[in-house]
Amino acid sequence: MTKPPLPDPRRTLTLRDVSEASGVSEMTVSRVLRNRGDVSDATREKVLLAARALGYVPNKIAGALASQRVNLVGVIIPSMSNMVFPEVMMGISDTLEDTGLQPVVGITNYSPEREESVLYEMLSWRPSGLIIAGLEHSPAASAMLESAGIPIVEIMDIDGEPVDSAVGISHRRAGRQMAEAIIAAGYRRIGFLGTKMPDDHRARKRFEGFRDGLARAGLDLADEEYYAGGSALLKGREMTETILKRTPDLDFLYYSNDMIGAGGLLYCLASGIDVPGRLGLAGFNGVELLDGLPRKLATMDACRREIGIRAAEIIAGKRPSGVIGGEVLELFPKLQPGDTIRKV
Amino acid sequence: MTKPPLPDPRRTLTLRDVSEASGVSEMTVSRVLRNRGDVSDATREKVLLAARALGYVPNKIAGALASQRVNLVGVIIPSMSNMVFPEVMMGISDTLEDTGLQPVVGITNYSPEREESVLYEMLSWRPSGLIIAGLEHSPAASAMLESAGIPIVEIMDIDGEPVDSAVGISHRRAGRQMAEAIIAAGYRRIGFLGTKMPDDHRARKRFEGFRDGLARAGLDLADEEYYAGGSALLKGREMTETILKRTPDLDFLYYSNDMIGAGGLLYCLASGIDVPGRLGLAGFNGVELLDGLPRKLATMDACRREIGIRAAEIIAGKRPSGVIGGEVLELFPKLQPGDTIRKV
DNA sequence: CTTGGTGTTGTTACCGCTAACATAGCGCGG
DNA sequence: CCGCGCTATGTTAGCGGTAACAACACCAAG
Repeated sequence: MTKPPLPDPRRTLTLRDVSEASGVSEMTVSRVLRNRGDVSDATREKVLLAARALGYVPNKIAGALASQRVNLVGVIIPSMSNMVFPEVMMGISDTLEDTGLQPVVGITNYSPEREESVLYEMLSWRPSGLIIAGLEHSPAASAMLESAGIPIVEIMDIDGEPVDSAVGISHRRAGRQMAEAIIAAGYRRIGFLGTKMPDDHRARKRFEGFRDGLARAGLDLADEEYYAGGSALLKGREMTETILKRTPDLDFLYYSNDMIGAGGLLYCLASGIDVPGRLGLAGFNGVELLDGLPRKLATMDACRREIGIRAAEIIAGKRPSGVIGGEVLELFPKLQPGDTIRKV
Repeated sequence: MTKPPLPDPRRTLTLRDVSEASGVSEMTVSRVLRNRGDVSDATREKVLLAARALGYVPNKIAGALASQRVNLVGVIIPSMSNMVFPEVMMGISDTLEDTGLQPVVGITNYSPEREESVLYEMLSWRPSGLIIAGLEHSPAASAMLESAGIPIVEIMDIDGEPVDSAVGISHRRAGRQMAEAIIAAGYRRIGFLGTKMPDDHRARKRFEGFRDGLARAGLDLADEEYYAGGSALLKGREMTETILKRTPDLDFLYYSNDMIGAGGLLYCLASGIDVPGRLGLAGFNGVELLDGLPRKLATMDACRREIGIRAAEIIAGKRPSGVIGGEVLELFPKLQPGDTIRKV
């Protein structure tokens, strides 16, 4: 019998401990700690004092179970390794800051299987909302999303059919717009440099839009080069060298992201290639990180931060319109010509 | 009376639903879904079928409350905006992957108050372990950490007294080592460029170690320049220009991080300054991101990924030694001289 | 025909908290 | 002095699972 009277000092505290220490019922302690319901100032004071003295930390697990309310928002994104998703995250957490909601992140590494399992794991915590990158999901994942019974916001992309709400840009259009700008500037022998990632649907759509834009002007890609993994800046250098060696008469290089584009730009500058006269360059994303480059790379801002903000607003029920769900919010990236496309 | 017989079809499912659908008790369903205890193959099959057909997702909140076990690991870091913490995160999540443990991230923005509230929030979910950046915490935060009753790993830094375990490098020593290398290479008029962040204790310790290293050789900093916010690459350019204008005879610039160092390097190259002959440069972190620069910046690898891996191993109880807690694991960054320090 | 495993399934009592309702105390008008 | 309407506090009954133990077949050995 080591149990009965003296409570184990290292056992984690419960409401009952605070209740006993302050001489009121557990319910009253609960009310004080949540600022809910009427409690007299004297009691409140007493309870807070006791709670602080004991170092009591509420158990949200029990609270959530009892109240059927969880202040968690699931965020499922493919990666953290380039700056794009961290920036979305910052938009989300800044917006959620004053709502009492807390983001919980899951990373899929662009794998549909991992997406499925991360999603399952998340839903089992019964979050009060979910933000997930992309519109493409496995059938099982789609089924879970549909029957989750909570607000879902699919972000980054709007070229497709969302389960519930969506916030993003049209990557197809973005690719097409860039193609148009390049053609308008007089470039004709155009090369593409990108990643080998079959599951990066946004990059794929951008690429499709880009080719489509070229096709409308009767053009096609003159050459292509792909990579996977490694330091993007370095890969950009190497790929640029490779593609230019192979097809020396290229007069424009379109990169699937700014980081490899920056590598390419540095290579061209070091090799004394006339940019944008002899060769034009463009990337995608508008990463602020690169503002310090000797020359500003042409790019398109993907509205990352704003996507995060809007998505979080939808989850938090902060959208001005009284819309409940099924809202599709399209953002419009603007072309930033920088110094690497000829002025027309 | 809209309640009694027909169950609301949109209500979220519980064990009971699966139990009724498969004709066994809730307990047996629970056993099947967790692969625990003996269940006959026939029953298992039946239950899994029913669960899948219904699209049942277990409620971990209830499960955690009942079993007093939570498969969550809290991770508290100051920021996501440069690449250092994302890289630590990747080490953590890769290591946790096959342990059934799931990381939950909280961001403090280098604010002790936010750290305190994020920590409180995390602990209220009763995670089974906690990884937190730095050894410096507010008294309240320290108290929470000490009485949390779970394994705690403080990461990045080991210059101080950990609450429980710690994994990191000595930033003081790192700063000193860099100073020694610079002096050994014959530089004497040394400038420092860094951030204005009183709460970035690692940067501060590096700086102190650096000055200490200089002092031992009878030297002191010839000039200093600080910034806050903005694109690091760009700031690096600007600060470098400023400090060189103000103190033209500087022969070495030590940057508190690689990103501003890279900006400085690009500035020097563009201005035709002889690097490393007339002016030497060094940063800190060893960010792979920058491998594509025209010249390799001298730096010190902060072992970010490995810190994440080791910390996660401690939490997961995977450390080879049978140590239970209170382990301090020091990692040793190595100097990468690159191309921006004169060879001796 | 017991007895005693062995393997499978069910029962009961919580886990720590909160919603909803019950109750107690008190000032005040009639 | 009663009863009304307050406000401040307590009581009860779960939330949806799981630990621990009980119960039940079933069969081999004694």
